[in-house]
Amino acid sequence: MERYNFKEVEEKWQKIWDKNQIFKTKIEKNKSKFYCLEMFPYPSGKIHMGHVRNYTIGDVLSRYKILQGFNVLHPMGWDAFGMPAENAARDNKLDPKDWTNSNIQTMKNQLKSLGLSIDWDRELSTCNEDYYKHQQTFFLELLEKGLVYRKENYVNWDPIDQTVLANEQVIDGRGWRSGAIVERKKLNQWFFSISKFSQDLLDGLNKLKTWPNKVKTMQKNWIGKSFGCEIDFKVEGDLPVKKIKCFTTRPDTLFGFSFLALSVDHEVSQFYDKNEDFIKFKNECSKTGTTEEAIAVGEKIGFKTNLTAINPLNPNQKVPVFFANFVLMDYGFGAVFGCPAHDQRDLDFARKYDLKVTPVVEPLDTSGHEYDNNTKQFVIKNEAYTGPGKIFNSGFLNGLKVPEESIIKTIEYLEKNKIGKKQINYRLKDWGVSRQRYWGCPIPVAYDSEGNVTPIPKKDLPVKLPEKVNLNSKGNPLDSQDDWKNIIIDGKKYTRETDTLDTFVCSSWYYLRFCSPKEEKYGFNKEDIDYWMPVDQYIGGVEHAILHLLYSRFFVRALDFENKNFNITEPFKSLFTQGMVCHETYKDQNDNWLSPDDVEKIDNQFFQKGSKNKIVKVGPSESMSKSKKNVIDPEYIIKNYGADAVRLFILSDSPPEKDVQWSDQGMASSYKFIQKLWILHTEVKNKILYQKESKKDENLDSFVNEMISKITGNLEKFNYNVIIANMYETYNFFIKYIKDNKNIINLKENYKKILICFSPVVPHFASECLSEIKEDQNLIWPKFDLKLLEKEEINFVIQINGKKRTVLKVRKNIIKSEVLEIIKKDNIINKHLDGREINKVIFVQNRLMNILLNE
RNA sequence: GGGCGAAUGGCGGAAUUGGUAGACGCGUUGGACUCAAAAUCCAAUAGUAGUAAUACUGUGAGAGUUCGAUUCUCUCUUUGCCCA
Repeated sequence: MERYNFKEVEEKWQKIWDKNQIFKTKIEKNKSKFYCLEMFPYPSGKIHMGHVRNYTIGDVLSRYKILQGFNVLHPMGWDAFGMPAENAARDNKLDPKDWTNSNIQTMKNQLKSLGLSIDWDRELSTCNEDYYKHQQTFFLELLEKGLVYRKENYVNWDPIDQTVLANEQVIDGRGWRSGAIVERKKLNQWFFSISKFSQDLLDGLNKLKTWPNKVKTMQKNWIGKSFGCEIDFKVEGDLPVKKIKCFTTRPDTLFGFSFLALSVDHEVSQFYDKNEDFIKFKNECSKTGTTEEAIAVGEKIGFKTNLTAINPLNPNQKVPVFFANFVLMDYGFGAVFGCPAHDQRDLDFARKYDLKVTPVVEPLDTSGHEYDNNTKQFVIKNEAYTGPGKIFNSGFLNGLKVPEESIIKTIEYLEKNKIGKKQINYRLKDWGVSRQRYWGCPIPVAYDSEGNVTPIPKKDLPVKLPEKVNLNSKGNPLDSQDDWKNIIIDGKKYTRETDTLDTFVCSSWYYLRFCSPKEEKYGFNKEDIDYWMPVDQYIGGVEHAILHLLYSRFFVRALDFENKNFNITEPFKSLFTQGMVCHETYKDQNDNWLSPDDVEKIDNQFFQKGSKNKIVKVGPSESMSKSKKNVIDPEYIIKNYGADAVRLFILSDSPPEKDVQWSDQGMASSYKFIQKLWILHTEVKNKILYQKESKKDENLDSFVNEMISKITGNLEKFNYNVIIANMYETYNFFIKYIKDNKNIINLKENYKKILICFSPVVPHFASECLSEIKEDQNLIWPKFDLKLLEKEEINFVIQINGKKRTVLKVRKNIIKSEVLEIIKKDNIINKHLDGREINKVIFVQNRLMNILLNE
């Protein structure tokens, strides 16, 4: 028998799909649309298994929706700007553009070899001028709307590389490349006013019924709405400062007030800008990173001012005012009041500077807490108490329940006495989009000699990136491009902005561009957007749960702001986050990582290839990464096993939302399964084409009907691993069936249905088989008959005292008395009844009967 | 430290509304084919006892609700992710 030649078949069908433009999409108003989008890849060089998984999941869904008669949009593009290109180009003396484009070419071919149902006519690349020129237009529009602004802000500064680092490039407080201790430095940067939409972005989450709750919770926490109040503290001292405004979520702990802490950038700092000790202190603060974590973990240090603050609830209480490194200007008003008894950070600070610690919240449950031996009062030792309880030590607040009652009552009091007022605060900060990099979208503004901002006129867009720049210069290469930087607008000299946009900006609207990829006048046109948007199913990694998705949700709102572009508010109707692809990790005796290619398994022991004395240390399975060398190259796998087999395997072993373990054996068995399917196919085909038909078999109808219902249900629920199990079940049924049954009328029609059900997973194989039985035209997803799902004969369980004792084969809808008749003659049941009295009988129709005996 | 999730054979994992736990695959064992091996095919495979029929135990641990709990509730353990 002829073996299945996956190489020939897969190439053949990929060519046919390409040539006939099967997946090319147009607006068809009479059809329902389905926009299926996977997160587009960064063109890093080659595709990895994570891509294979992501795009296979999306492809299965797209192909299923096509067969269901939807007009499916399934595009692909490239998130092509970003640092790796700049670094790779610098290291290899290449142009980032060439490097990127050559990677795109490679990866596109690799994706094509997977047989994806992509409309490649809509391909886009964010580093192309015809993409980023629209982005520049958006930037200017947002600038006009007041949603873009410039301000000074702290960045992570690498003093050796003279460059700004992203948070993830700071590892243990040091630059990832240079190893230099990272500093906080102030730079003028561009910001998108995402915080203006905080409440709307929060409210919008409620509409996203088919997003994972996990992601919604993460976004909610990220936006971080908190309810508190602002309080004016009167201050005394030799400075012209009379009051300081603070934000707090715990006004109820005001009686535990022990100090006031200010950010070093607080306006009070102006009175200290000539004080050498303060300058030293400020420098010290700049050595802590900018992340919340760095601030939380780092040592808390302070600088005492000459001011004292007065407790608004207790004018007799006066406490010192400090500058402190853990207070940021971004939060509240850059000033917080310290209550060390009930905030760990404040407690650390108070212990260090020997400040008073007065507990004002008493836990309800006394166990596990410390009490003063003499006064029997609750005391704080080394741990702040942040739990619930009741207020004490607090005058008129005493006895209030924490937190429900105490916060509200305190705010009421403060408002009544005009000391403070209720305020809602969001953790979400404005989105800093400036990057001091070459390989990104240029920000379309310029500065005059006084530093005033002028937008580049829209007719002069795009602002193109200069070519052939020197990437070895320190800092941003664009800074040293004088011929590019200096321009003349309307006869006046200007200097261009040399920062480029964060690549998250590029990925915040690419899903809109896919709707109108060729539109020249604007980033998209209304007719296309109205038809295609929102994305019906978005699929990607959970690592983008916060930033990318939040930025995209913001971008739609920002573009819609004032000039109502959209009929939608949310870009992604449904979201699916797939798990990662993992593999065991290997190390040699010197703790160097080893690739799976360099390891072989002999008698359950791992050795370095070709040497039986070099034992390999096997580590835990972790997500595939180049640094740990535990990667499997998809190209190699596709070449050896074929695209269908890879698609089958990558879906088979785990539910798509969970991590999947790469397994060579699993991969091989998927390959074998396709070979077995082919053998089955040959036999079925011969029966269909060459044998005389005789009778119809209802058992076959019934099996196939049930299988269609199972597969359809599992597709709808993203239970793709169960679909693979369903395919194996189908195979097991058919291989037996074909041996036992010679001539059946309804074989062809049932087999065709099954092949269509298989086709989203193994499209090349299914297409080939369908064409062999001459059934490859006008395919539609098979329907199943609910009535046929109900079987005439059912399994009926008999339990005694809740334990299964026997299973009866009986006709459907049998009634209680009939079952009781039958089991009278049942040996096993009689043995267990043993003449004992029946107390009660529970009868569940078509399922079971539970007989309860008297003890 | 806080929030959210998870825990089922040797392994990955199935299991409408609470109603036959372990589908399907991998691995393992035995057998067929072969001079032999690979490949392929057939059979067995949660544990314990038994030749077997069958019985008892069993979904991280402990309790609870129920005729009946992998599924619902509470407590605990371990673990993952996110935030700090």
